[in-house]
Amino acid sequence: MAMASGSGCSASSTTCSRRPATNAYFPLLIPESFLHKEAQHVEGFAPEAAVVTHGGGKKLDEPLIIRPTSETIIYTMFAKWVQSYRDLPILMNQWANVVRWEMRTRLFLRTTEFLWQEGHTAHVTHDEAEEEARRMLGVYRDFMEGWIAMPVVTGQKTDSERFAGALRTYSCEAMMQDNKALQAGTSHNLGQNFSRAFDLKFQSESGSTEFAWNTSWGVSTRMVGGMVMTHGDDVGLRVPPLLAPIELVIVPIYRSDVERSLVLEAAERVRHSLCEWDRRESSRLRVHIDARDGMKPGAKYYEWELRGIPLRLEIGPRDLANNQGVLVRRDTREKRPVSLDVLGEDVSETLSRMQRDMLAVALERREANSVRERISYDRFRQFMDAEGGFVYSGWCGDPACEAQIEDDTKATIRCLPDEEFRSAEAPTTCLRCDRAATSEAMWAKSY
RNA sequence: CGGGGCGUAGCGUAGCCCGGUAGCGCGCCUGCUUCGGGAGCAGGAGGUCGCUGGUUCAAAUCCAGUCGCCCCGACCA
Repeated sequence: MAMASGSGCSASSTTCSRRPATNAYFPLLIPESFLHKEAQHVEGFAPEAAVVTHGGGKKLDEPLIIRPTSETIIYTMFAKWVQSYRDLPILMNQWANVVRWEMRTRLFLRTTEFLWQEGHTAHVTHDEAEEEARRMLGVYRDFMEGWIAMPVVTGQKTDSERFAGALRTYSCEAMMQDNKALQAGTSHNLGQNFSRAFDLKFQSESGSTEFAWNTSWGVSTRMVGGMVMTHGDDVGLRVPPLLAPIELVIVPIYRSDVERSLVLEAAERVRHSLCEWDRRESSRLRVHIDARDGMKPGAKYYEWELRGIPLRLEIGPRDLANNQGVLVRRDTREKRPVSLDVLGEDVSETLSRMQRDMLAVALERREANSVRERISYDRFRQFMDAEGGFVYSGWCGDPACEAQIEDDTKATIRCLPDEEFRSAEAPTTCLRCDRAATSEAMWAKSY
């Protein structure tokens, strides 16, 4: 999860010439008054704030909030650091634990404390901030699709789902195997809301005093839950190769002590040659030999499958006689004999193929459970009540209509999808009220 | 905060109605045989039955209180 440092170029980014974000760390405890400076922000986060009221055995003059997010403390500092347009843009990233006292928790998806990455930037113009917010959404998308093999729909949030204090919120929405949507990452154009609240001003090239334009963006350990619920099957986890701590596990098979030493010796040779194999720049294949004694090979197979390790190589006496092993893919459970001589290339290619296949399978499943044709409201209600999925339809833009649909079905507008996800023919009327559609919306039940 | 449910060995549980020797599976230890899809046999270790009080000759079991956890709803990355 190292994509936020800004060192890479997003496939969907518009520029690559920007400075990467600086990694930083800001305090956990935030004076309560900071939170109150931006009206929308405090309204959104006050109900879920964990508050420190006592310290050193005494009641504090001013309570401290355990950060639910760090806009307020970071922009307080930005305001001190920025005087001139020459100080901008300023781009910072931090990994931090945050606390949000939600009424209900859900393992990985909504925990009281969670680890995340949050980025905060300040810019000279609205357009530059907008570009940054969009660019980071693309970086997140690239990571989710390229690494987690979890396809996402990107788009803009409606007012009702917008981040507290933001001008616009964009999100990545993934479909889990129960057809519910998971908001896997967000990026916000904060406009000048926070810069006005925190007096984050600069002198422009022409000499005038201006408020800066901010963005913030984040992804969390929720992505771990996304990976589990995107790829897991009845056998256990399926971890995409790029994320797997072990890419290939060698399971030796033997009876006698003599066989054992022969097989383990061969396994070690294979491991050594695979670790020499340059698969990615400055990265080696991650190989483990499961030499545990007193555990039968079958038991080891089940265990590594449960843990989702992408590839297993079985090596036994019969294989050694032929200078081969049996390679098994976790995703398809396909088994085939492989020559031990040319293993590096084979394993490397197989892992790459698995990474692509896992994304393709997930994408296919998402599309198979998406409705893009015109749908009546009655049929929509049935659909959300039964199998569920993503429904693309017109929306009149009226929040009341959006709220009514949620009341009726529990489904919400996950986003107003970006162009590439929209229907070939733009919907003309609203899903519920038949008024003219002002935009296309993607509806789903969500976590 | 409402509505359900559950606390018994490291983990999962039976027993509770109908009070009387705490049992099973997994895991763990020792030995032998095994080992190409979750090993078999033999022996063994491990329990203040969440906690407090009450009823009783006797409480895991009945009663009261209390603490903790899980699920469903309202809130949300």
